[in-house]
Amino acid sequence: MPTIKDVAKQAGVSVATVSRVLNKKGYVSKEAEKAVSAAIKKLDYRPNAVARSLYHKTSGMIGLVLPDISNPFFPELARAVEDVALAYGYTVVFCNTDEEVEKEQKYFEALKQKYVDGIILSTSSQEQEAYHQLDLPLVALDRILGENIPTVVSENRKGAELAATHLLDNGCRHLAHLRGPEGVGPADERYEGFMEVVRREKIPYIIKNAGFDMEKAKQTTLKLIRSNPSIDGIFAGSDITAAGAMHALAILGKKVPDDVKVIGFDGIPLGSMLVPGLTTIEQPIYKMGALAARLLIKQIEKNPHDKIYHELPVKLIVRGTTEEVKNDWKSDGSREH
Amino acid sequence: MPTIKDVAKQAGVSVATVSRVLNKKGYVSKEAEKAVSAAIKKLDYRPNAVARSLYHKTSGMIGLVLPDISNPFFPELARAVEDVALAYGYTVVFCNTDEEVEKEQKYFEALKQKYVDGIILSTSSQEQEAYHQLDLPLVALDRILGENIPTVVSENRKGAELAATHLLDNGCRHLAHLRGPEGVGPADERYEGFMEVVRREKIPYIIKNAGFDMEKAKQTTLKLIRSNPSIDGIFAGSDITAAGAMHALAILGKKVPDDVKVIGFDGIPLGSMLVPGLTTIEQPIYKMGALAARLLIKQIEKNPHDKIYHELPVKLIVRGTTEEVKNDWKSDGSREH
DNA sequence: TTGAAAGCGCTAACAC
DNA sequence: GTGTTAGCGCTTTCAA
Repeated sequence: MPTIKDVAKQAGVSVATVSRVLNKKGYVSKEAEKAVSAAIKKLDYRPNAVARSLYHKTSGMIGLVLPDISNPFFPELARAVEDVALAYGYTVVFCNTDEEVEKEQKYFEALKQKYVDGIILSTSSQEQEAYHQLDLPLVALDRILGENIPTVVSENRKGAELAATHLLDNGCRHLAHLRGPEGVGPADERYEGFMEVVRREKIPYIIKNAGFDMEKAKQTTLKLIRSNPSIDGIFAGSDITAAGAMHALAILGKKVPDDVKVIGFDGIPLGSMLVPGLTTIEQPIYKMGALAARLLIKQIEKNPHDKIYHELPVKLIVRGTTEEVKNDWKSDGSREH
Repeated sequence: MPTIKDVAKQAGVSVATVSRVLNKKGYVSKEAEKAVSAAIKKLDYRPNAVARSLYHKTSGMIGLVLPDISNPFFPELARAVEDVALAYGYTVVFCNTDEEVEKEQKYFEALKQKYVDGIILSTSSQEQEAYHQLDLPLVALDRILGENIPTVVSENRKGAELAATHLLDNGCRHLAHLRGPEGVGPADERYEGFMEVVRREKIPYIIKNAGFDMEKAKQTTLKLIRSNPSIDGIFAGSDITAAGAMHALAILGKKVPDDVKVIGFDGIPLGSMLVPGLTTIEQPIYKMGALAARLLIKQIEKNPHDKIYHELPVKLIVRGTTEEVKNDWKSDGSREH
């Protein structure tokens, strides 16, 4: 690979001049510029990003730290981050932590040593303190890490209220909530939203912990329905656990939505693939990722942004698990409310 | 952040000595070593990865180039790559190309300029030539890029034969194949495997192009079954398109598996979430990713590896879409054959 | 056993 | 307008 020196020699100028035309900075005569451009083209020269990094202490890379890309909520988020990053000329380093402090810490080290320009965090295994100490531009995505860290989340609580209300509106009189892991922000908020509604409406309810895991949700639902056969509406904390519940209901011979209605949360593609289609609270996943990336890049490039807390709207998507869908008038069989 | 100079000063030695203890290379007296270690600890010093890169022309990063992480086949693959990379001290740069040559090219540039040590490629939008020119350690994953590029794929052809045979074994007499995009290696091979069986067995069949897209598969299946109501077995080119087919069948009032049996390909988690569970040909996705990463790292570290073509075994997973599953004797309702 | 110094490729004062 | 040169932080000859 040719270096800036080669280009300078080829063009008959100094490296400084080459650098100037490369960065469009400082005075360069038309002729010099032409000579340099020609040399660059002739040698097929590209500036060495590492050398630039060393000088500028920036790398054009951002870290994306999330629990596990295999969890279907994250691919779309990751994709959004990457799209925006690419558009702004950044590159994404991809870090799965499984919510393990150790891995997270290891990655933070590695990322800092590589001069990443900032980090998007969808995990929260550590104390707020640890993130502040990073001393890097940060954005919290789908998690709340602390007061002064820019944050992108969706309306988890309101979504849960919508979900519970939707079940009631459709005639359910005995609800269950398969809640996500305790201590994980969105799961807790969904739980609270659900509680708000059942308490206000004085509806009998049961809460079961199902994590965000399909198999666990299935087993939990089997037990739940066997011991509480009168349950006629299930609000699952995620679309994955909703799928688990549906499996359990199928095994028990319960018809969905006739005997039991099911609603999920997230709006991942899975929901539309299930038969019947899964009614769910849709988060604007792509938008969340894209916004997080934009906020991070603004921070990196020192364009101050006004708001630091961004809560994006959720939307009830009605499909077959809560309502008989008679005809196929919209291609994916879903409706927005 | 402290630099090696700070450490040297603190320890009362030269930077060369610090470097020696850092890299455990060359002679260092016990005392010097002790002083340096103490200084490192005291200053909480970590070597600057960028400066090292500049000197060594390596970065400890590998590029992972794939079409779209939103496609559910890729998250697990990506996860595997990342796990192995992390274990060997590498970091993964994450690149979605949508199979667009332009994006691919842009990423190649960026990756080279950053001194990435190698690339794992799950796309193939360009001529073989382009990949050779990269002049970087390369591994092709789920694609075949050329003779002398180490490759990890699964038994696509054999899997397709298994799938078609399974349908016939279960009494199907009129098959359809929803094939994946033409020109995409695995899709073509699955098509060929299917053809092999239907020709050999002289079974009536129909081929329809459904891409790897659920909605398209659904529409295609609607038309397909309406004009060919005698079809009683569908081999979808992927689990996603199988889900689309199941939707279409539900709309048409066809019972699965009684009226029509369905089998997919890939073995992504979706299959076990559908009701009934989706019979499929399972690829060892995680293993494929992990092997690809190991092969790449071996190449990078100049440990020659013997075989360059690796075809991993597929496995028929029987679930509810081809066989009435009466009881729930295995927790996910699946069986391996 | 250790240190001085050159150099990895690039940028930006500073001088001319 | 342009070139010389001193770094950015690290590694590694080469001398001592």
